[in-house]
Amino acid sequence: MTTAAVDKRRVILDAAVRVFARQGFHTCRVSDIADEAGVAYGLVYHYFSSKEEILDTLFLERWDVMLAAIAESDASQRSPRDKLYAVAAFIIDSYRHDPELMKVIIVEVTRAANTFGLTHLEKIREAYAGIAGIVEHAQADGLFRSEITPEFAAQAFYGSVEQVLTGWIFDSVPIGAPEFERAKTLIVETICRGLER
Amino acid sequence: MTTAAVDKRRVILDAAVRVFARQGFHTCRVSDIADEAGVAYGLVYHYFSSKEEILDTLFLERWDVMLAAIAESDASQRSPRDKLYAVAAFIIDSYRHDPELMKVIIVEVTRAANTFGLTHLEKIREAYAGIAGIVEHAQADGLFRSEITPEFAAQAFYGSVEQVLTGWIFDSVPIGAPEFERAKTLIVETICRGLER
DNA sequence: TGAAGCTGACTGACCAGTCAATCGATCGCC
DNA sequence: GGCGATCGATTGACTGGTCAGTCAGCTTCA
Repeated sequence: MTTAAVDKRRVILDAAVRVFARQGFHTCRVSDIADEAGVAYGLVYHYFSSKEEILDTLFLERWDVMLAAIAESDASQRSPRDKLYAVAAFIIDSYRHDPELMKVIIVEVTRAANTFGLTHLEKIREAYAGIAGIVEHAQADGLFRSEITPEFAAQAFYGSVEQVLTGWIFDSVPIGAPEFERAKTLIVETICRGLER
Repeated sequence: MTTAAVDKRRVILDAAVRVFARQGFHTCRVSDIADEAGVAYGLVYHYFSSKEEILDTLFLERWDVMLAAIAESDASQRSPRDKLYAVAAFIIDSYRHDPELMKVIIVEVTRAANTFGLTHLEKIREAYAGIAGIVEHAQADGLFRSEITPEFAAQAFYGSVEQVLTGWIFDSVPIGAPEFERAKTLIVETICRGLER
């Protein structure tokens, strides 16, 4: 685990992102990942105990950062609208920075949470809960109306963001910086107008 | 193909819904479907050319009805809000009527459109286009503001609905009639307030 | 010299799809 | 009204291919 030498574990993880994004988790072979990483088949099992553990690792690495971002946003002194903007921006920038990883997380994990263990489900719920928290605080401050439950608002918000990402993922239309910024604004604008008093 | 005799093709399709919902498309075996249907293994291949064709059939059967419902709603003389309410109501009632089928469609098809052929992608896009059409007409009539593109609004709307269904699918909390009605109202209320002038 | 990093051939299980054979309903014909 | 021909429906054992995960051994470096 030297710093100078290439960290093969990392190389395998990065290769797995590309392979999962290209072929899908179920359809790809472990040997595809090894080939993509330029590494012997067995080495994959030196670092990971199963194909699924690779996916788990990729998901958790990113998701935990997102949970922290949501919590940090809620803890800040910004307006609810700005807080939600920060969350949308984080997710959209994650896609912008590494679309393949986000594709894998959305398509293979977030939307297939039943086939895997319940660990992921719990993590995913934490994200909803975090967003719901933002809404709840806004309601307590009288800034959002209270007809709509926080849980519900969180689902609508997260669902909108994920659906927009899904559109980009599947439509294969190249997206530039202005579209990303525009998307952040539009989502927050639409949902917040619906939630604000 | 008598009326009195059981239509085995239908029996197989219905069994497949249960098996796909329970075990997932990738994880289940064709023999599981045959067993669930109380039918010999080979009969599945008498009616369907592959496991995937069964899933395709289930998806298209339902999705085409939905596309018709969206088109019909847009063609009506109702207000944009009522049109969108009708769409949300259709989807939510579909879930209410047959949650297992909707689970399969959402989890295995809608959200995994990359692994399968592009046929499904096209069908799914048709639904967005239909919803976008409703928004577009509303904008043309000056009822919705035009800052938000119809395509974008459609994604936000559909994404919200699907996310709410996903919550029900995975949370395994029993849902009653009032919750279904409430969900329809809340989604439409949230999104339309964001879109209306 | 020894331990961690690394290799890739091998195996055991699994399963989609095939197929040859049987069943049974319907029909034409005497 | 009985008899066999025909053909779709139905059966389930079998095959061929695939692949996750194993393991025995080699390499490298401290």
